[in-house]
Amino acid sequence: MAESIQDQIAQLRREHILTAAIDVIAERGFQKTTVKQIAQRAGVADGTIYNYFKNKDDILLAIIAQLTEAEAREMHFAEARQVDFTNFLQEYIAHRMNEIDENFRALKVVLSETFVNAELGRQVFEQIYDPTFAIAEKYFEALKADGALPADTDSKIAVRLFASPLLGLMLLRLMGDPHAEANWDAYTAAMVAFMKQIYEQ
Amino acid sequence: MAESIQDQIAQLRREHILTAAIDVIAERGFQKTTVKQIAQRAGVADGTIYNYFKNKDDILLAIIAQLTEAEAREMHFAEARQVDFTNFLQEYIAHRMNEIDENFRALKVVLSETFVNAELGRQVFEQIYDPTFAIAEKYFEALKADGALPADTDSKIAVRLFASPLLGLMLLRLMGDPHAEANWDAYTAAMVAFMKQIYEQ
Amino acid sequence: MAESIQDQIAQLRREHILTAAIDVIAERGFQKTTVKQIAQRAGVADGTIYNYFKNKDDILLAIIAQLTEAEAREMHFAEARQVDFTNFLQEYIAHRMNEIDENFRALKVVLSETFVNAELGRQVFEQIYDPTFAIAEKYFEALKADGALPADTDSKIAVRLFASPLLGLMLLRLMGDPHAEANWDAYTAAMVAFMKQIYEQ
Amino acid sequence: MAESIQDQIAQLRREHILTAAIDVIAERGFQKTTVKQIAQRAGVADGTIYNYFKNKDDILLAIIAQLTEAEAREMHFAEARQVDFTNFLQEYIAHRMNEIDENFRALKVVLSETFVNAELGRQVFEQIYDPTFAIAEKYFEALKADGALPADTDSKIAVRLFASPLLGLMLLRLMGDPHAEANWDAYTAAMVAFMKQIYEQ
DNA sequence: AATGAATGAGCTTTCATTCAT
DNA sequence: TATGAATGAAAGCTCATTCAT
Repeated sequence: MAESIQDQIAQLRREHILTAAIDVIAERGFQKTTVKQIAQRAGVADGTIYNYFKNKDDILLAIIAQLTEAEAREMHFAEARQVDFTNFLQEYIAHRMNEIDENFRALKVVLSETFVNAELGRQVFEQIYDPTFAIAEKYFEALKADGALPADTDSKIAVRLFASPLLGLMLLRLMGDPHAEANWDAYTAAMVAFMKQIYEQ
Repeated sequence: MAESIQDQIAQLRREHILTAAIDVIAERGFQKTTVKQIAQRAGVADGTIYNYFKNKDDILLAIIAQLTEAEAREMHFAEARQVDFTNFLQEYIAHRMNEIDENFRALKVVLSETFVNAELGRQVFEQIYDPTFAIAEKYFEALKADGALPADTDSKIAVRLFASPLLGLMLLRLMGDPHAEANWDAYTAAMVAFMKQIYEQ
Repeated sequence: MAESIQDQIAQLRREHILTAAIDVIAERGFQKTTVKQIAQRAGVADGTIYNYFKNKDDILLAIIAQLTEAEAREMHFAEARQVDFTNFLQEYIAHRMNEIDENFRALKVVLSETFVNAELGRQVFEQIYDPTFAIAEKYFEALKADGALPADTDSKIAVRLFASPLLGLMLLRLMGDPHAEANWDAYTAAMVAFMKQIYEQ
Repeated sequence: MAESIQDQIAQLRREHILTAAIDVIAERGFQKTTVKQIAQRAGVADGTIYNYFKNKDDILLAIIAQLTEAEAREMHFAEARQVDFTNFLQEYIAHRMNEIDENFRALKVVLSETFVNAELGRQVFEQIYDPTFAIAEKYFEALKADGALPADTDSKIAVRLFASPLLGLMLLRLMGDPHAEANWDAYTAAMVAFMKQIYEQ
C-alpha cells in the first residue's frame, strides 16, 4: 500500500518491459528471441532488462505469473456464477473466449514453451491447470449428486471433455487459423450454441 | 521406382536419423536440441547428419512431411467412409485418436514450433491444415444441401467446432496432462459418445 | 595545513571506503571484486565511490600509497637504528614481521596484482622496492668499506639475500600456510636467531 | 601406451594451447586475459579452446597440474640425494633455482591467482605445498634424531625457514626485480654459499 | 554530496556448419 | 560416405561508469 513513487515507477517500467517481451517473444518464440531484441522493443539498453528480471528465464516466469492471475480472475468469475446455471454457460464461455482473446500472445508464448520444457510445464500445471480442473471436478461431482449428470459419469473425463471444445478453438487460433482470428466473436456465439446443445439437452 | 540398393540404404539411414531426431527433440524442444545430440542419439557423427539433411531446419521440415503423410492417410480414411455415416463418427474419431497417440512426439515438436515460427506455420497450414478443413467444409456443405444441417449453418465455423473437441483433448495431452495420457482409450470412447450426442441427436 | 572540517570529513570517508575496499578485495582479488561489493561493504552507494576515487584502478593505487607510507616508516625506523648494530637485526626483523602482520591484507592485494600488471609493478618498484633496496645497498657498501663484509661481496646480491628469508616467510603466509599464520610470533623469534647465525657469526 | 596418432596429435595441440595460455596469462593475469587472447596467441579460433579445455578455469587447473608434475620431479630428485648430504645443498638449490627459472611464467600465473582464490589456494596447498613440506619435515626430524640439529628445534618452523630464502628470491623475481632476473645464475651460486654458511657451519 | 538506475562494451560459452582426412 | 576437429558468429550476462534526481 505504502509504495513509494520510486517503487511505482519501477513497477511501471517492469510492466513496460514485460509487455514488450510478450510482444516480441510471441512473434519469434522464447528461445529464438534475444534479450537484445526485447530491450530494443522496450526501448532500453540490454543491461536494463537485468535490473528488472534476474535472467531471461525469469521473464518467462513473469509471463506465466500474469496468466496465473488472469486464470485466478477467471475461476473467481466462474465460482461467482455457479448458482445460476441457466446463463452460466453463456456468460462463462463468453468470458473465457474474451480472456483468450486478450491474453492471446502470452498464451502463445507460454504454451509453446510448456510443450518442450518439462520444468516449466510442471509449474504451469501446478499453478494454472490443476487448480482450475480440481474446482471443475468438484462442480461436476455436485451435478452428479443432484442427478443432473448420470451417476456413472467419470468426472475427470467429463471435465476435460467439457473444456475440450474451447481449448480446441484456442489451439486453432494459436496455430494461426485466420478465420478463427477474424471471427472470434462469431465463434463465441457458435460455441455457446454448441455447448448448450450438449449440456442443456 | 527402380531404386538402387544404395538409395534404399540411404533412405533407411535417413529415417533412422529422423526417428532419433523426433525422439530427442520431443524431450527438449527443437531450439534447445543440438545437432550433436541428434547425432549421438542416432549413433552417427555430427557431419553425417548433413549428408541427409540440408541443415537443422530441414529436419523440422522432414518431421512435418511425415505428419503430412499421416494426415493424408487420415483424410483418405475419412473420405472412404463418408457414405456410411452411422459408423463414421465412431470409426473416424477412434482412428484419429489413435493417430494422435502414435504421432504424439512429432506433433509436440511441430506444434510447439508452429506457434512461434511464422514461416513454419504457413507450411503446416498449407500442407496439413487447409486441405483437411477444405474437404471437411465441402462435406458439411453437402450435409446442408441434404437438409441434415440447418441451411443457415456457417460451414467454416461448423467444421472448426466439429474439430475442436478432439483438438482440445490433444492439447491437454500436449500440455502434459497425465490423466489424458494414461486413459487415452477411455477418452476415445467418451469422445465418441460426446460427439454422437451432438451430431446424431 | 588549514584543512576545513569538510576536508577532514571527506578524508575520513575516503579512508573508510579504502578500508572496506582492502577488506573485500583481499577476500576475492581485485579483478573479481566489483565496485558494487566495495560500496556495499563501505555502506555507501556505488556512485559515491567515484566521489573519492577516480575509478576502480585508483583504489588499487591508493592501497599502494598506503603501503608506501608504511614502507617509508619502516625505512625511517631502519635508518634510525643503523648506528646501533648489535640490536639492529633483532629490532628490525621484529618490526618488519609486525608490519607484515598488520598490513597483511593490503600486501596480498597489491602483490597479487603486481605480479601480473606491468604498469602497477613499475609503480610498486619505483615507490617501494627501489628506494628500500637502494638504501640497503648503500649500507652494505659501508659495511664493506668498514671491512665487516668481504671486499668481493656483490652488494646488490647480498642485499637481496639478506631480504630473502623474510620475503620467503611472507610468501608462505600469502600462500595461505596456516602454520605461518598461526605462529607468526614464533617465526619472528626463529627468524631473528636464523639471521643472527648468519650475520653475527 | 597404445595411443592412436589422433590422440597424440590432440595431446600436442592441447599442450600448444596451454603454452600459449601460460604466455599470455603471465603477461596480463588470469582474470584480465580473455579466452580470445589465448586463442589468438595459440593461433586457433575461440571455440577450439573448448575442444581441449572444459572452460577457462580448466586452463588454470591444467597449469597447476603442470607445476604439480614439476614439483613431483623435484621431490624425487631431493629424495634420491638425501643420503649424500655434503653435496645435497649445492645440487638441490641449483636444481630448484633452475626449476623456478624454467617454470617461471607458470609460477607467476598460479601464485598470483592462489593469493586471491581460496578454492584454488586449497588445491595448490594439497597438491604441491603440503606433500613437499611433509617430506621435508620428516627429513628434519631424522636430522634431529641424528643430533645434527638441536633437540629443541621445531621442525615445522625449521623447514619453513630453510625454504624461505629460496622462496624470497623467487618472490623478488616474481615482483619483477630485473637484477634477480638478469643474474639468476649468480644468485644460485650466492644462495648456495649463503645456505652452506648456515647449515654446514 | 549522495544516490542508484541506466548504459553498453565486452566477457565466456555454445553450436550450426564446413571440410580435410 | 562417414568422421569429428575447427570455426566464428552470436548468445546471455556482468559491471565500471555516468548522471539526473
